[in-house]
Amino acid sequence: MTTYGPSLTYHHGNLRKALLDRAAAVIAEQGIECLSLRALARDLGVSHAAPSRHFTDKADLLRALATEGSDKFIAYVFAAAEAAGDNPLERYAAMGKAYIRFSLEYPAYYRTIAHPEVVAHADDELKASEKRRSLIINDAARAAQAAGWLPDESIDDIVMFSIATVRGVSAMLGDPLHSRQSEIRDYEALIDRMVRLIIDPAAPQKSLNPATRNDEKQPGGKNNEGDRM
Amino acid sequence: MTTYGPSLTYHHGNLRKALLDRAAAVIAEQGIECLSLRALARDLGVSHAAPSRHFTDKADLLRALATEGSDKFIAYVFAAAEAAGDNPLERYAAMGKAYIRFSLEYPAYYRTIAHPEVVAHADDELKASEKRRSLIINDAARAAQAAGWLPDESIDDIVMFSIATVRGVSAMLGDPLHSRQSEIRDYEALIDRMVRLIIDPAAPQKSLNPATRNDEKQPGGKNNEGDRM
DNA sequence: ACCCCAATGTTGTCAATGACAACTTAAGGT
DNA sequence: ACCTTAAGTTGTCATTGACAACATTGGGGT
Repeated sequence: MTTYGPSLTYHHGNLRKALLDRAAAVIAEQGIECLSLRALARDLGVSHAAPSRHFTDKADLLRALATEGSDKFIAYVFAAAEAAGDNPLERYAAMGKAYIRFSLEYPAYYRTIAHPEVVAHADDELKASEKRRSLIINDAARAAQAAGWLPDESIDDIVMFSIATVRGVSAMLGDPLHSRQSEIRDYEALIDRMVRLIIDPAAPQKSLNPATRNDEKQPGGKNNEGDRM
Repeated sequence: MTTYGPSLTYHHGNLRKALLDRAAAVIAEQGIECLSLRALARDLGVSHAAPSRHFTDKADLLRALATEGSDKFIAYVFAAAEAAGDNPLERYAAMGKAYIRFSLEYPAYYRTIAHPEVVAHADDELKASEKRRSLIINDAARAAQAAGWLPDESIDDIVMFSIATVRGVSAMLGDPLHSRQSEIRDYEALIDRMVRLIIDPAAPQKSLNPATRNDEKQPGGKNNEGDRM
C-alpha cells in the first residue's frame, strides 16, 4: 500500500480502481467484515464521502469486486483446464486444483465471490458471470462422466460433491487459524491429494511424500480399477 | 418470538437465556452479520445496555452461543454414530450425515460454530469443545481406515477431505439462494448420496430415486470392491 | 483560446450501533 | 427487616453507512 500524503491534486486520478485495490488488500488481510468505506477513504487520502461517487454503497463496491473476481476466476480455471490437455478427467482435476489455488492466490476475490451476502445482492452482470462459472464446471463434469467417471451418479450430485469439497478445502486452507495450527508444508501436494480423493480415491498415490502417507503395504492388487486418469 | 410488551417486572427473569435464544433466531433468519445487541434488547423489551450485564460484548455472546452449539453438535453427531452400530465405516458415514443434518436443523449454532471470527476469539472452554469435536472425528476416521477404508491415505488427508466435503455441502444447502434455485426434493436422500460419494464412490446406489440418477447400465461388474459397508 | 458543465471530491449531518460509565431497583440470604 | 449485590436503566461517545448540499477542475464544444 502506497500512501501519497495529502494529495496535491483535487482529483485523485483513478479513485475507483484505487478503492477496489485497497478493498481487496483489506479483505485479504482482515476479512470482508472489516471492510469500511470510511477507512478505505482515509487510506487513500480522500474524504469520507468520496467513495460514494463511484459506488453507491458498500454492497455496490463488493459487487464490483465480485464481478472482477468471478471473471478472473473463470479465466484462471479455464486456463488450468486448457493446460491439462484433452483428457476430460485430467481437465476436471486441473479445474478442481485451480479452484483451490485461486482461493489461496486471490483470497479477497474468492471471499467476495463466495460471500452469501454478495451473491444475494448480485446484479445482472454478476449473475451472468456466476452462471458462466457454473456452466464451465457443469460442462467439465459432464465430460468427465462421459469419459467413464462415476457413471451411476446424477450430474447434479457430481457437481455438488465436487464443488462442496473444493469449497471446503478452500475454506479450511484460507482460514488463518486452521492453516496456522496444522503446519502445512506443501500446499501444492496437499491440493493434489485432495483433488485425487474427489476424482479417484481408489488410485494409489503417484508421487508420495513419505511423511504424509501411511506405510507401504499392498503389493499390487486391491486398486483394480486404478489409473482412470 | 414472543414479545411481552412493556415488562411488568423490572427484572427480566432469565435475560441471558432469552438473549441467546433470540440471537439464535436472528442468526437463523438473517445471518450472523445482522446480529445487533441493541436490536436484541429491543426485541426482548429491555434497555440497550441490559445485554452487557450478561455478555461483555458481541463476541462474548457469540462465544457462549458457539460453546452451546459445539457441545450440542458433539452430542448430536455422537448419538448418530451410536445409532449406526459397530461397523466403523457405517459409523463414520452416520457422522458425516449427522454433520450435514445438524447444519440444517440448527443453522444458528452451525453458522456460529463455523464462523472464523468466532473461532478466532475462542476462550478456553470453547477451544476445549472444539478439540473434542476434532477428536471425535479423527478417532472415527482412524477406525474407518483400520476397517479398510482408504488404506493408503494419511489420516490427516482423510479427515480434511471428509470435513471439507460435509462442510461444503452444509454451506451450499444452508445458503438460502443455492437451495432456493436448485429445488431440492429430498434432503435426506441427497445427504445420503453425498456421504456415499465421500466414503464409497465406486459402490452403486442402493435405494435409487429414478429422477436423480442416470440410466441403469452396468450389468454387474466394474464395482468389484463395492459393499464395503 | 475560452467557457461552461458534468464528473469528481468535500463538508456537514443523521440515525444506528457497540462500548462504557454512573446511577437505580429489587430479590434473597442472614 | 435489612442490605448487599446481581440485574437493568439512562446517558454519552466514537465509528460507521448513507445522504444532501456545496466546491473544484478538466475537457469538449464553440
